[in-house]
Amino acid sequence: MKIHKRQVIDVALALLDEQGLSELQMRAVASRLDVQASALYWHVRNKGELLTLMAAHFYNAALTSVPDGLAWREWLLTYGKALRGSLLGHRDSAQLCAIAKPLDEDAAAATDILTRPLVLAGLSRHVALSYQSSVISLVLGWCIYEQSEVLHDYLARVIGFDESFTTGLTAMVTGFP
Amino acid sequence: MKIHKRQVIDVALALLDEQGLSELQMRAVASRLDVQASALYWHVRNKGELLTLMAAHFYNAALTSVPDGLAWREWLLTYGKALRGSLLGHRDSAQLCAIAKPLDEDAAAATDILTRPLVLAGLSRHVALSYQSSVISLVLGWCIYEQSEVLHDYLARVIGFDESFTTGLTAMVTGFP
DNA sequence: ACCTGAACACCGTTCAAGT
DNA sequence: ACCTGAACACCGTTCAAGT
Repeated sequence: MKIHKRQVIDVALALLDEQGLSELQMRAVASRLDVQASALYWHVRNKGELLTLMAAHFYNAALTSVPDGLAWREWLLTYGKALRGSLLGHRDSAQLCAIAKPLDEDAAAATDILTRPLVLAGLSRHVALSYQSSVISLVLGWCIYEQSEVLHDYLARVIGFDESFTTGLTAMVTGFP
Repeated sequence: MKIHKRQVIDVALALLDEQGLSELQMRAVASRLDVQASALYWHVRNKGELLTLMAAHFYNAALTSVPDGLAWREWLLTYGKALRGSLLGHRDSAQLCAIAKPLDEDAAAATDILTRPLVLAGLSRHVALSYQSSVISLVLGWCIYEQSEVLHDYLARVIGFDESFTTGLTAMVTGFP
């Protein structure tokens, strides 16, 4: 039975949600596709590339969900919340993003797409990339803790995740010069 | 030859710096101590605990380096920079923190130590923990990207790491209500 | 108490061979 | 072009046995 690259990614994402990152094995992905593990290597260079593609999925989902035409502070707020939402939509996604190497496709092109809305809203490329980096970093770091099995329950009790995240993100974005 | 838990951690940290996280294997750590890999399991429950202890080392180094008596905004700024400095002092340290589970010692006690300086500076425990979480998240996320082999060179060219990080951290801390 | 030596289970990856 | 089947190297971990 023929399988496609897209299916490999989708099955891997489903497996991640159900079993977590530690149980995301090539054999497990293959088994869900009724295929041998070695078959995956026709579609994907190695496990690292699969993780990269999965991470790209999280980033893309956030980016495309933000509407056009926002002022840059609004855009950064909306994007930050969207990225957190995208990550929290899957299990262990932030850890995955932390260990996945970014796509080796031209980094310049990637950051170009990422900063375009901000540049259109009037920021210079340099400032846009700088602000964007801070927002993404905050979200990634935050979700790593929020998704941590050990910390989650305790932190959820003493701080409200939603409320505290919004406070931090808002502080940063309104604090930008 | 007898070895001690501290040596295991120190050797692991040295190995991390030289070879990176992917080459941090129990056998490699043991070999440096002229000991069999199985001997490590007398001192450490498993590799996960070793990673946890290494991560705790990074967090502790930052915390103890911040002087007493600062106003809370100053404290957060100093701590944020210190934590980034501590992480950048070792290779792949942010990735390590992202995958290491926190110490299973009482989470309440741990956050207590972390927020004490802020509480002494006049913040409520709730607000202190909330702000602290945002700062730590920003630093962790930031260092993950800064230490990424693939991204580092490109990002270093288009943004200044030091300058952009300071911008983001300062914006957040001054933006806190 | 602390370490050795050998073993086990598991996992990513390769590759010749099939269709 | 795309998959199978078998194999290999490697790694975390266990455990009886030593001292």
